[in-house]
Amino acid sequence: MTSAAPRSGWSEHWQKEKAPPRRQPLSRERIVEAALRIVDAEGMDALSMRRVGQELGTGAASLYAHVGSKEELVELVLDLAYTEIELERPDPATWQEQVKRLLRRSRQVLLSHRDLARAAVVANVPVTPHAMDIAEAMLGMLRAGGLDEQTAAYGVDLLGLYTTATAFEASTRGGGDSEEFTERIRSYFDTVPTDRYPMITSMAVALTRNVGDERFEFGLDILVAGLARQSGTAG
Amino acid sequence: MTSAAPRSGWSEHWQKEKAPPRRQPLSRERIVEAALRIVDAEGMDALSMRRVGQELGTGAASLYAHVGSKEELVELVLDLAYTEIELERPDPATWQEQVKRLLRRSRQVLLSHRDLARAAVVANVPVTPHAMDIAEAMLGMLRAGGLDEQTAAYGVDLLGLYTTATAFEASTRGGGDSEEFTERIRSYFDTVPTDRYPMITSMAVALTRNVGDERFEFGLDILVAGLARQSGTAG
DNA sequence: TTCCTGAACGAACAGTGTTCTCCCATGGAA
DNA sequence: TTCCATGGGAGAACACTGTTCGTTCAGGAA
Repeated sequence: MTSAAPRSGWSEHWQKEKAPPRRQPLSRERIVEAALRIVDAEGMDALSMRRVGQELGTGAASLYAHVGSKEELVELVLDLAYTEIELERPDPATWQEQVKRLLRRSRQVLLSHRDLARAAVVANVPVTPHAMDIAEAMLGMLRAGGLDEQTAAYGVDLLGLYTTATAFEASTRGGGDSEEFTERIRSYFDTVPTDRYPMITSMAVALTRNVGDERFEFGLDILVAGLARQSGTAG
Repeated sequence: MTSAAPRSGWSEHWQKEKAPPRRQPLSRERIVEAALRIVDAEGMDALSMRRVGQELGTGAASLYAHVGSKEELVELVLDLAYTEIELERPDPATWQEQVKRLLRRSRQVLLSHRDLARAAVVANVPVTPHAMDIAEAMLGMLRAGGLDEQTAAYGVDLLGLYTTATAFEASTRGGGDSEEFTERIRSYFDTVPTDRYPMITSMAVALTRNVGDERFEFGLDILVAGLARQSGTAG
């Protein structure tokens, strides 16, 4: 069992068959990247510890040296995605548009990673670094807009909740702007008794309308305007 | 193997040991009630098909004769809970307070069943009868308030999303008004670098303040007022 | 060169939802 | 009364899940 012996041709062959394709050593970063790759390609349901291990040419147990639990891994994946959100420094003159831009971008990033928004719904309190960066920026903007501490605190929570929840909602509706989901709901509403549900049946078209991000913008306007009114900044 | 033989004392005893405590036959209703009982006592994580079977003195497989899948069962459980929400007929004069009452009550019912709100977050489109009753009532109130079809449609979605998402959020924070969660977050924020997160660290108190339903009311006011403004009904 | 720490990892555990398949009691027909 | 078909009840099994245990083994320190 010397160190020279395993370097022979025979040993190289043997070693190649015994533990073959592990080029780089395992690391927290590589694990999180692999996990995000799986979410992108196959969705959150496919994200299992075994699947991540497989992606890295190893087993599930090996991951636990770098990651405490699956819950932690999912949080780290979400934080990695948040990296893609670029932040601007708060500007009192345009804070409302800044806030909207930030939330639109957050939604966009979440939706670009399949149903990753599901993770964001669970992780409602920002504890990972980039999630906290976003909260920090948002708080700055709200304070720049003249909101007092408590209103800004409630506001950042409210806006984050709205964004993640609508992104989750959208991601369950078949990914993109698929009309397949809309059509299924609409045809279901057609089978519903008109006398018991006169509103729903008569408004079926308005209820199932789902044109891109119009719905998101609708709520965004109400929320930002409502927050602005709290500080007397509203026009 | 006649029908008389098994009625002897011996057979009765034997039968009692072989298939003992199944008094009533299994039914959809009994299954859903048992499931809600489990959620109340042990939470959504404890709700498994085997656990429901056990609650009824049988196995998991027997449930599938009455319920298509676990997903459907969860939806039925949620619908059963919605039964507890009493609905008023829309009144144009007080529609804003009506809407708020309805949403407060919805939140209250969700929170009274542990973390049942988790199910409500997933089931964002009302398809079960009582969920549709609620949506119907809400639409009536919004229309009574003078909102046009599209605004009312977006509004009912927005308000439902807000209520279920905040209820879910609250249910993850340790059930009741437990200060244990608040304290954990607050002490975590104390360990965070002040230079990178000046806002978060300086506003830690405001951010972690969680006094009962104050937070919920804050968002509720903004949303209802924002919707009212869309119809020119705002005061 | 020896020792030792810690990563890697196969196997196993206790679960999960769901399906297959058989058993058998019940109800209607003969 | 006898027969048979229908369908609910359930045990076993399948393919998974997250996590832990005990072992192995490679690389750096002494």
